Amino acid sequence: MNIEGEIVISIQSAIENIYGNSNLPEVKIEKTNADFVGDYTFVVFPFVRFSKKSPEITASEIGEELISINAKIASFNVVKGFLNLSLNPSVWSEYHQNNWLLPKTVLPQKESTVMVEYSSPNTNKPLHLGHIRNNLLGYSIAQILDAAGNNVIKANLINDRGIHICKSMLAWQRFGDNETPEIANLKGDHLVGKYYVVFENKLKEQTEQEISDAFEGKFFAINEKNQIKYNDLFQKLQITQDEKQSGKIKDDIKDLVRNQSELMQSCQEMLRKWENGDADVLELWNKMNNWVYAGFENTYKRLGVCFDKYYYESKTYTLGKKLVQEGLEKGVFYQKEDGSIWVDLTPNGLDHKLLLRSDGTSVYMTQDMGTAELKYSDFKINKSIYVVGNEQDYHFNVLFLIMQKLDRPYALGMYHASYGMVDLPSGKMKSREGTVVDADDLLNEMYETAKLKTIELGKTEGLSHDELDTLYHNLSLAALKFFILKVDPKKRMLFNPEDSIDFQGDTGPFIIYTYARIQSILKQAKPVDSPISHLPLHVSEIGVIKQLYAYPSILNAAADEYNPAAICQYCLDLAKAYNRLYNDVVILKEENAELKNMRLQLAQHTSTVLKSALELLGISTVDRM
RNA sequence: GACCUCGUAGCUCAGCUGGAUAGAGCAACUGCCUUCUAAGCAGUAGGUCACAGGUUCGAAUCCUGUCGGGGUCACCA
Repeated sequence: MNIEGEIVISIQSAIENIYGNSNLPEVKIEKTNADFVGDYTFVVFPFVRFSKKSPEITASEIGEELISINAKIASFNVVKGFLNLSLNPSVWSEYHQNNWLLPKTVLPQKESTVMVEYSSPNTNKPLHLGHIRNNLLGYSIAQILDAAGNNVIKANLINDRGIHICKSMLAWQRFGDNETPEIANLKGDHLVGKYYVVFENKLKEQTEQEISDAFEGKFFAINEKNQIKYNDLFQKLQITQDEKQSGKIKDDIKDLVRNQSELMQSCQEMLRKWENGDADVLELWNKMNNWVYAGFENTYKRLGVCFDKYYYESKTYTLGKKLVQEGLEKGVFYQKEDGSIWVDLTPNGLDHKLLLRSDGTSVYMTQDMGTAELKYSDFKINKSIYVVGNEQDYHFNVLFLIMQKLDRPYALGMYHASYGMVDLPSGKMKSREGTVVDADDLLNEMYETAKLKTIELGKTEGLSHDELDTLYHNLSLAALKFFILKVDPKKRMLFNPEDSIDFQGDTGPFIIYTYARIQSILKQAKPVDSPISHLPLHVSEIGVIKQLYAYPSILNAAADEYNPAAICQYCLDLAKAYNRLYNDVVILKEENAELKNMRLQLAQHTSTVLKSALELLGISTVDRM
């Protein structure tokens, strides 16, 4: 039983003892605000109807009773209806002395297997800042769930097929002149990305005239269907007054022109060949994808993320058809005259959703249904977490509902860890406008910044080349990771590449600096185990112990909410508390041996908890900086 | 148009299962290195929690509406 639970029970008994009511609303306590004296606060307003007295008197009466029934509660004060309780300081010193030697905080193991799917890149372009947020969140959520006692499987579902891959392939085939990553001296993912851009540029070049003609009414369709579609769109374009709507129609016309261009037609043809298993196309596809994978692995390694299981869409994209069939037989789906299969989700406040095309091929949803089933049959997972951007909120709502309709045993364990987009000062990142922040570039810049800042401070004497490299690496990643993870995943966030990321204040470097300071002390003296003593504690020592005490419950909450930001906030609170202590008391020069040892224990204790909290964020510490 | 989401200090963000005088960091200003790492500590200044109603003993937090930003409504993924 933790302290909070014990106090809550005491409060319940106190109220029963005094007022004789046993049917009480839930008793809740919270930490006392810094401006008031006390450790925990009980708000009595909801309970005055039992005492039938003023809030002040009620609070005082409960306070008196608490002191007599619970020895851990030393004193209390009442402000309006707030009963502030102060614990006997020995509660804190005992907690610390019982726990300082524990190597790591891990919550009790559960019988629960959780898959966390994250990253899930397309193989036609290198990773960018948006992927970085995804990777950091995914990895951290997996770490947190693991520390909270789950058996965790980290999975990556790679989108390795489709029209976008064919664009890169076609461009390389036509304009690539057999260029390889070695020849170009480029990471494989960047080389493939380069040809994706080449494709888009060529396509633009070749269709520019036709598009502007089409806006003027001149359009020559390659088939009747397109002509009808165009005529319809053009008519609408001429009628509409709304600028936004006309922009939309123009985009549709643009797509129509682009799609019937020679380049796009060839691309479609290539995709058909790929689906039919054409040997040459497959060979090219394999070659270019392998370049990309090598590039991705490199970036993953630098970011410090990894996976236990890879899924590939080329292997899963036809899955799910059986499930659609099953749903049709069960009557939860329906078939239209053209043969396409749909689900009606209007009873759930959603729409009708296509599950299988009229030609019998899969769509995104079909695939995801199949992959969900596959994940379950592979690992018998209890929970399946999808770390995917919030632009897909609707998709996952639908997917989860469908799996429920199919009575899948795992359906209720599916969860979309939805996160917000990363914005630049100029707005959203757009690859077409070249405003994308490349992941590798960003990591390089961060490394250089870390190096620069370190050299400015001039504390690197005696460090070897390798040690410096590790320092810059860990420091730059601490800065980047903390910056990204400290904001609530659900919210969109702003990243300003110009004024880069801070190394001072509420940052990753601040936290690993605190850790390094502690290491510096522990290098000079080691704490020893000792019988529980009741030395008087300094306020800032109590402050640190309270933070240490809070860790397991913070970890639990972070796991429940899939929220690394809660761990970030905790790391800050703990680091701040320790830095304050560092300024307030001496440690190595403390003359009282018992006190000195207790402070060394506290240094050790803080350092262990800080390190294990940072591990949950994927942040590595340094012993010197 | 429908649905979802966000709006807190000049900037970036906490706080949101209702509780006290709304908190950090950055930027600005003031102190603290002959003492364990000043990437630190202490302090000053900065707010109509978008706006308007409502529920409540009590609302940044819950409900409704308005305004503003973003997203989604494909036989794309």
